[in-house]
Amino acid sequence: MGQESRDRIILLPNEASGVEMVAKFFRALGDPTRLRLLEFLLHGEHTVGECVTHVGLAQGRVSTHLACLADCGYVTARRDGRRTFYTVTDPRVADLILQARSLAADNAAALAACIRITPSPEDGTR
Amino acid sequence: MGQESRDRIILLPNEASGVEMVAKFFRALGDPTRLRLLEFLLHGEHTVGECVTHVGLAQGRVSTHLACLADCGYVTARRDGRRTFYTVTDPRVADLILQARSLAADNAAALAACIRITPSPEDGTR
DNA sequence: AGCTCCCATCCTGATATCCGGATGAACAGG
DNA sequence: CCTGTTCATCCGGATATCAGGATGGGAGCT
Repeated sequence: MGQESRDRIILLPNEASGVEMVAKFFRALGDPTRLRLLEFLLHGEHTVGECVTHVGLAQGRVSTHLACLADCGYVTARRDGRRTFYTVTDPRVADLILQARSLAADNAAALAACIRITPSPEDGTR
Repeated sequence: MGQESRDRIILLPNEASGVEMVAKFFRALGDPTRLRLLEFLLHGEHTVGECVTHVGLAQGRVSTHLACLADCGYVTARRDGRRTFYTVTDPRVADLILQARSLAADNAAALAACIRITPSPEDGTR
């Protein structure tokens, strides 16, 4: 842990597990449904059912997404009777998303065109 | 487009394509290899070969990762003779990663344990 | 020209991840 | 106790994404 940090920019933890963790963190935010759920829950506490209505996916799927967000510590679950209320735990997530959004906006065109890693099946371009 | 924004917190673009874009943005950072490449390139310009040595993966794979990062606007390619130098375009990415890292660190244990969406094949826990 | 080096791209698996639908547990009311 | 409601979890099936290896082009060197 240390100060081998002369003029090196240290972005990531040295341990491989740390890099994995940060990547996992980003991947958790890399799904449109989870992003929308996060935004929705940032407005206040909501039940699973309300979330289902909001995102329009199958109840089971939404439940799993919420559980994932909860497991990762982004949201907190509160049980009340047969309902479960979810809410955002750490408001810093909002800042992060806003920052990412602004960055993404600047690269909008490029981002939309980036299919390097996910080539379309119709790639007859050759 | 509107000011339906009373006290609503607006995190994401209204258009579905916008949400998709932000998610894509996060997914681009959701791979350990790309994160390490990004950090590496933040230290200065490097050739593909140097990147290959640094991350220790197949040359073709690294080239594709770099091309993806370039397509998305995070890094810039500069050709010189037979070598191609890559460097980070927008330093704001560094801030974003640092912020994410700090957030992830706080949820380290939870993050490591989150396997909701990716259950391990050895999930005998039931 | 012939050869070697450096890269970018394509192909073929192996996983990871997402989705809808079915199932079962917990809880509130009649 | 029986029933409807609200969730959480499990089960295939469809894609997305990653990795290594092979291939081919362009650039320098002899």
